[in-house]
Amino acid sequence: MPDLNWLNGMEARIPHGGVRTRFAPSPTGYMHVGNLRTALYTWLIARHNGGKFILRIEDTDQGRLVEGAVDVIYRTLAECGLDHDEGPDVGGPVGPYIQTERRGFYKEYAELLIQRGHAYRCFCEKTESEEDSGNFDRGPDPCRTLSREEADRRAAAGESYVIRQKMPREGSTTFHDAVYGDITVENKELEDQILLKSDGLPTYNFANVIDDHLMGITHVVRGAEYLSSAPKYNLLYNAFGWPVPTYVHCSSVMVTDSETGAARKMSKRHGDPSYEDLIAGGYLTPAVVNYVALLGWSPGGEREIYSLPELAEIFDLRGVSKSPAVFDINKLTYFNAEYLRAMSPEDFAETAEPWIRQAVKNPAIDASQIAALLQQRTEKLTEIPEKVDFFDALPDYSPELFVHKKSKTDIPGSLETLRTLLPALEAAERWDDDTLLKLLTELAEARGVKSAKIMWPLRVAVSGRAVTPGGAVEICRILGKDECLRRIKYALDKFQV
RNA sequence: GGCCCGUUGGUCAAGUGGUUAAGACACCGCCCUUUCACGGCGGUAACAUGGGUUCGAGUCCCGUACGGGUCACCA
Repeated sequence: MPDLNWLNGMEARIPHGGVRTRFAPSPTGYMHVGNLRTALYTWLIARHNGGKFILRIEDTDQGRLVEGAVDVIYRTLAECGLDHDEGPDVGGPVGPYIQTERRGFYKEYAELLIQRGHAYRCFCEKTESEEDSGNFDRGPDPCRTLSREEADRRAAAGESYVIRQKMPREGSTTFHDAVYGDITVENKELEDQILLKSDGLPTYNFANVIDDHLMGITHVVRGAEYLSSAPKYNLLYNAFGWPVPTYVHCSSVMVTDSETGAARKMSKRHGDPSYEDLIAGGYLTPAVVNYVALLGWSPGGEREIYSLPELAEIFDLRGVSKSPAVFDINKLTYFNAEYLRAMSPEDFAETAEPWIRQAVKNPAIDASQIAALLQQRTEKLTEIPEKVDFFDALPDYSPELFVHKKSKTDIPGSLETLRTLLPALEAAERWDDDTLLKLLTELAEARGVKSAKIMWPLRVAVSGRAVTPGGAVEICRILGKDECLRRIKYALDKFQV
């Protein structure tokens, strides 16, 4: 029998007054973009209202525990700046914050529900055929005909059982959602869902109601997949006589299937990107956060770039979209490029250096100088190594690279240019941009040609590439005089007819 | 299949009965230019559909189609 003193004690702990939201992931070891967005919106609601953001771990499925999964959650939230005020690691007034550590609580409340006639013990086992077919006609539940005394007797005898919620068979239930508005469902559509499993742990459907109430959660933010269960939660709140929190259901984040071209929900199984995948893929955390915020939510104006504090300032539930949004890696890439370009040169250099060093091992080459060339031309950090590897070693290249229509260059002409260039460069006393540019433009003037006709062959000779970050002058400067001359001589030796 | 939700360009989206239906990404073109970028300018492209209501409908109502969700001792 439920212990009234204990129940009252639990009620007494519940904070009242301010906004309290919670992110309640199950530890699967994977935070995909949809999860991240839910966490973000939840955090934004709390921060916008000066409220508390709580982390709760929903680990009631013993069969799906993943080693280290909670760490992924902590790390992702922390990196994204979604700090929590209460949680397993920092504690708080309504703990514990891990559901398996609260297992006794749920039992108590389930018993209370039985006592009030809103739930019942169920001893029936599913048959194998039922499990196989997956859809069987529920019909009137035989357990419901069990007398309470009989059920108590079998429970006392140690028979394993589950506790089910007793749904009304008539009438309808209406709930309100901040995004979707009022939704009404016929009660006869509602199943007598399991509240407490035979292992003594609650199902999500029960635990979320108990914990959200006991933790004083004011805004319940979750994915739209829970929309169809919401009437059952309302019935539960009502059965306990508890106030119903504000529901905020968020539509799914979709992704275009690379094979079928159709939109489908993001999933781990299909290898859709998790937060960590995106970071490993060369994306910046604030860019990801900014992009994800706008996936299914609009602040209304034309502006798109917002920092996390700015988002907290302006976040408004009214801008949350009802329809599923398709994750567009192209647009994320654009956001990333914007963030990269907006960095200070020093910050960018620091960020880019490890990526540059993946390709450029030569310590004589100054990575920060390369970074300066890269900043306006980089969309993702991952594309850096392939852009700068020529600084480390001249790649094999075809003399065809010397042919460029716009610069009006061809192979013999380019080699001729390099031949004249060589002694002029050898004679250079200084090796900086101004000197080099002056030298090259004067040479072009002396020969009566456009500077491009000089620049193109030189850049190809020192880089072995048709496309490079920066032009001939910058590349020569970074490479240094000796290496430049060496590469020019190499071109002359190799392609001389 | 039942129930619930949704539907503005390829994508994200503004729009709350009267607009030439914003803006962004992507794409295309031009300019700038020492290649490529950056930047600037311009362009292609949308209210799923049929009925209502209304002087007037992307905006309100109904049907249809399409899409999504859900129907577990998973969350």
